[in-house]
Amino acid sequence: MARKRSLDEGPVIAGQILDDAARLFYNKGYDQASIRDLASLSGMSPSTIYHHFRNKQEIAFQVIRRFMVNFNEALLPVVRDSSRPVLDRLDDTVRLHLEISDQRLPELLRMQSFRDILADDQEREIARLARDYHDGVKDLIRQGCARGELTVSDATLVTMGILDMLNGVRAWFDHAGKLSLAEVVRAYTDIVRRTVGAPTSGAE
Amino acid sequence: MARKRSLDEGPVIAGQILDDAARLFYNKGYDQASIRDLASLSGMSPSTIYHHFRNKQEIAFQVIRRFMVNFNEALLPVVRDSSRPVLDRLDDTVRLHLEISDQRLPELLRMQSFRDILADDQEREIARLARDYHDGVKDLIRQGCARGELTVSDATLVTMGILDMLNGVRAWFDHAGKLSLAEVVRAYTDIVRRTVGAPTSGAE
DNA sequence: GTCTATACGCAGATAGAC
DNA sequence: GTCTATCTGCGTATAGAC
Repeated sequence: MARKRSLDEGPVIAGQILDDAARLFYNKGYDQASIRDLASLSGMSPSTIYHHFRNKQEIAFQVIRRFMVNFNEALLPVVRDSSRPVLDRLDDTVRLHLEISDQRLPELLRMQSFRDILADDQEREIARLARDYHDGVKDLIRQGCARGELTVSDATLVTMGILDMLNGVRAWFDHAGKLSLAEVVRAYTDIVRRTVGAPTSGAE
Repeated sequence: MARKRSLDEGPVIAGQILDDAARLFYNKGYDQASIRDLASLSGMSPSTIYHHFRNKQEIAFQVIRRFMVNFNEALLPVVRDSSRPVLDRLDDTVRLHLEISDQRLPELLRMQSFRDILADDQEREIARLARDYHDGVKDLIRQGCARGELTVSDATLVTMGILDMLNGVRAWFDHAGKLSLAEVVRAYTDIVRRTVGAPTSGAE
């Protein structure tokens, strides 16, 4: 079940520390998670952590950036594949967005408050990665309108609405609950289709 | 422009401290905001803060709870007013939700991470207040379906989608940007109508 | 209800040996 | 690449006078 590691994720040890840090930040929150916590979780001393990372802020930044890069690597090829029908790509976007968010929940939950944590230049880099995805979805919706597959009044606001809706799921979805993720995906696929004026699949 | 104070908000001094705390937590984040910061912002000594509140956690709890109570006081009468058409109430809910979230942004932004901050019983009380609102909106949508005004396949999931969409706005809306809040309200009113299978107002 | 003074602990980060 | 030991500062919270 181990996630495949991209080539640009840096040294193996640093990557392992990032895995541990993601879970630790998820469980305790960034500020409440100390370097000592992370060190004992990773089975090394605090100073070894500092051998691999400049400071605590840098760890948070790399956790977040690594996720964003991987997310875009998975989503952008789908979003931008202009050879496919817009509606198919939109459905796949909904599904992949929800599935990846679910698989990598720890890294994601801390992104909500990264403005408190990161330095300005780090925040800009994260914002740029997020914008690449946002712009991709917005362009997809505009293509759909141009091709007559979709109708929206304001592509920018509809995009924000859809993405906020998808990002919201991870905060309340519970694997131990009554609904499976697949059921949420099915329902949200139809809800998203409605927001862009496309036909829905199921009976109403 | 001072907000009218409800009767159950407690002593005046404590309420002023909560106002300052809300802004401070908004600007620096809960953990990065020290009692010393809050004391100097409120023009008093740290020990005076502790005269009014048991501890820092209690301050965060009261900031959040005060907002939630006020929010529900404003929204629930609208949501539950069964004498009005469902669609009118839904439109008003979208508008009020966005307007109040905008007016009281500092108190809200910290709610995203209150799970890291609050004690279990405090968290339960906040969750109960949130559920009152969620259930109100869900019941509204169900009424709409029963009356034939709306059609949804799963009222629970549509409700979550709508509320996450509305809650997402505060994180990206910028008063200095090109869009006014009124324009966002107009667009989101139509988007929400679409998600519940209701007719939209504008041209498509 | 407000203050001054302070206890106490733990945080991030570093020095320097191996 | 990893360790032990440690520096230094600031955090929450309290004691006790006025």
